[in-house]
Amino acid sequence: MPADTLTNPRKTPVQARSSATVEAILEAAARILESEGLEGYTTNAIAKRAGVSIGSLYQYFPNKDAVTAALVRADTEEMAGAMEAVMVAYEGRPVRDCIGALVEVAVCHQFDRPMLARLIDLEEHRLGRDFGMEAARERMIGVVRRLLENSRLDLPFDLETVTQDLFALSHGITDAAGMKGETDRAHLNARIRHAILSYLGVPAS
Amino acid sequence: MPADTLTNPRKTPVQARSSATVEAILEAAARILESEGLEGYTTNAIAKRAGVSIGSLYQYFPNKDAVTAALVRADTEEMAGAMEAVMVAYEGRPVRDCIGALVEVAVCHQFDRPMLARLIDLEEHRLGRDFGMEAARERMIGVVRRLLENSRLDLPFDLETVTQDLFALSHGITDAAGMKGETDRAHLNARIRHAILSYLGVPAS
DNA sequence: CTTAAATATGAGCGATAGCTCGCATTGAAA
DNA sequence: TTTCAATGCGAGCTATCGCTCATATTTAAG
Repeated sequence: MPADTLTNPRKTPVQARSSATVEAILEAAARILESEGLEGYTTNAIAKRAGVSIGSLYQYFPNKDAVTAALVRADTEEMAGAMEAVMVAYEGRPVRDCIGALVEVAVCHQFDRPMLARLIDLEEHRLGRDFGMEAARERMIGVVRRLLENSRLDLPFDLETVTQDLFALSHGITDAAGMKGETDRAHLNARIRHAILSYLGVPAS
Repeated sequence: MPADTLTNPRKTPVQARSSATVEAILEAAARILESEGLEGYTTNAIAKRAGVSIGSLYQYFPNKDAVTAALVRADTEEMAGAMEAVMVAYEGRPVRDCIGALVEVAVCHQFDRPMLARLIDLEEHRLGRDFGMEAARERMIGVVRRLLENSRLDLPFDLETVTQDLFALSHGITDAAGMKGETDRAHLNARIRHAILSYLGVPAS
């Protein structure tokens, strides 16, 4: 039995329609997690919502966890990409602004689909991080770490810890707000920006 | 059929041994969530680990969710009680110290059993909050709200929002630290205290 | 057109989950 | 001691889940 059952798909799509199938499966998986939670998250349900037969699902994913792992990877990579794009767009601008933009991206990613974000996070830990996940996560965290490194700020704790805490606290606040059903995204942005900037000791503008 | 299947136990314990049974069931449920996660969290497994038959379990809980709900209630009540005790012990002392003590209690509660805390939180949302849960939660949040009210601090947002954010950010940081396997509780305390105090704008001592 | 690989299908198998129910045991009131 | 409610028991029912496999359809190469 191969070691990583989560990365070796049974078959790799070569034609266009099969790539579409895989796409549809991941999209359906996300939508079910968001709307039904873990209860309704079954392979049969995923296949049905994707408009695909259960057999097709198992041609591209060796098991249910592999679907989830692929979903986690895709989600993290999307996030990492968005954050890297922000840093390119904000090249040379003050830390305050960069952080504001990053927070907006992060909130946007998590706030509209709180249940999905929460369950993805849960599953990520349950599965353990495979190479793809780890790499995407490192890309994402690396963005903030580099920002802090170049900022010449006097950090209250070591760089690695601070980076992790900033992710964790904004994740926590967004999660609570999302699950509580808040709708004012701008207000949420402001609060997280405040939490982060004050943690970092960046003086108010 | 009664409306709240989560609060009406099939039978209420009247003898001593049945109370012990209920206790054992809740304790076993917590231990399984902590060590096995949702995968191993089955009513049969709970009964087995509690040293009780499956039939006994269903004499006191109408269904699986009722067990989980009772566990959530007990957990929140324990937390609320601990925080109230802290505030009694710290009567009249400066806000800094009160917050430090509250953080210690909160971290202590969540840090050693990160998986349990995380899953309890998840289930709490899935079940919706029944009366018992809501009351316990209000007790817990009320402690911090009153502390902030009496502190005469100039809060960056309205009282309710700030209270919620403080819980959320410390929850997020503790969760991340716990799941990552950190062991230095004092360091974690320091970081959360820092995050909270700077969010509140309390000057460094 | 022929042909073989790629892709799609879904009935259904084995395993296991939540939960029931008939019966055994225990405890306390009389 | 008798008696009955309270408590405890666990084999097993039903439903559903993850997943397989035999078969059908589509696509692209020659």
